[in-house]
Amino acid sequence: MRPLPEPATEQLSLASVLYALGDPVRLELVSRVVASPGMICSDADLDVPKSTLTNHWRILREAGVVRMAVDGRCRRIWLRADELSTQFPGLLDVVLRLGENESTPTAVH
Amino acid sequence: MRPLPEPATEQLSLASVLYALGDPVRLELVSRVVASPGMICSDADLDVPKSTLTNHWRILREAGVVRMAVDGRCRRIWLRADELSTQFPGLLDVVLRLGENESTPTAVH
DNA sequence: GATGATTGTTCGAAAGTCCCGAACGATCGA
DNA sequence: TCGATCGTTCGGGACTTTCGAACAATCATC
Repeated sequence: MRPLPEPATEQLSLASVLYALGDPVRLELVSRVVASPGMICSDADLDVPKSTLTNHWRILREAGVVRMAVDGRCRRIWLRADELSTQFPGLLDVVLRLGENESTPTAVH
Repeated sequence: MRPLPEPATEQLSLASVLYALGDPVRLELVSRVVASPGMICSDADLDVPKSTLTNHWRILREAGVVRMAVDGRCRRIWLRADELSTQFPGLLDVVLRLGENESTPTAVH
């Protein structure tokens, strides 16, 4: 499973991580990958065009929020939980906890 | 001191707040307004053009992060700390704590 | 009041970013 | 080999960001 490029732990910037999380679709994607570690992109199952989804995953990956690896046709995705809590202790926990309360307007099916 | 328009507490969205905080300049502005409640815009003293600064303050205000009020020629600014911790308990505390550790590349003087 | 200095907004142009459909490439199963 | 599936790339249109120049509002002083 070839991994896709991602920033090293020390390079993660708070502003980039907050920016990546500052979008309703991406917040929802993060919630789902927390619930389903190793999920594939299309498991997200949101009412968002494919190419837009690719872009959202890329932003999350380049900010260091998620890790992606090629697995056959698919991309498997994990939250970089350990690295994030090393660099930004408490941040993800708070955001995920608060994210649970928010509506998920883009959910579909 | 006429207040400038701002969203009501119940209307604050997590994504908008995170988006507003997801910029190095705005993170720095928030740090400074925490350190100096009631500061005026130009007290920020960053190496950023005036019109750009206006825009950053506007984004913070429209996301509900700060409150602004006209005071003579100036705009006084406060963090909406109580309202933010009502809607998003823990969020600001974490972000501000982490923000302290980050470099402040845009500081000047 | 006039004048000048100070504070911040508005405007417009240039550059950049985001969204999304269409076409494509890679992989898998039959 | 064929068709289906998964995701990327490309290109355009729309939107956003940045920033200088001009402007509006206020204040302090004469």
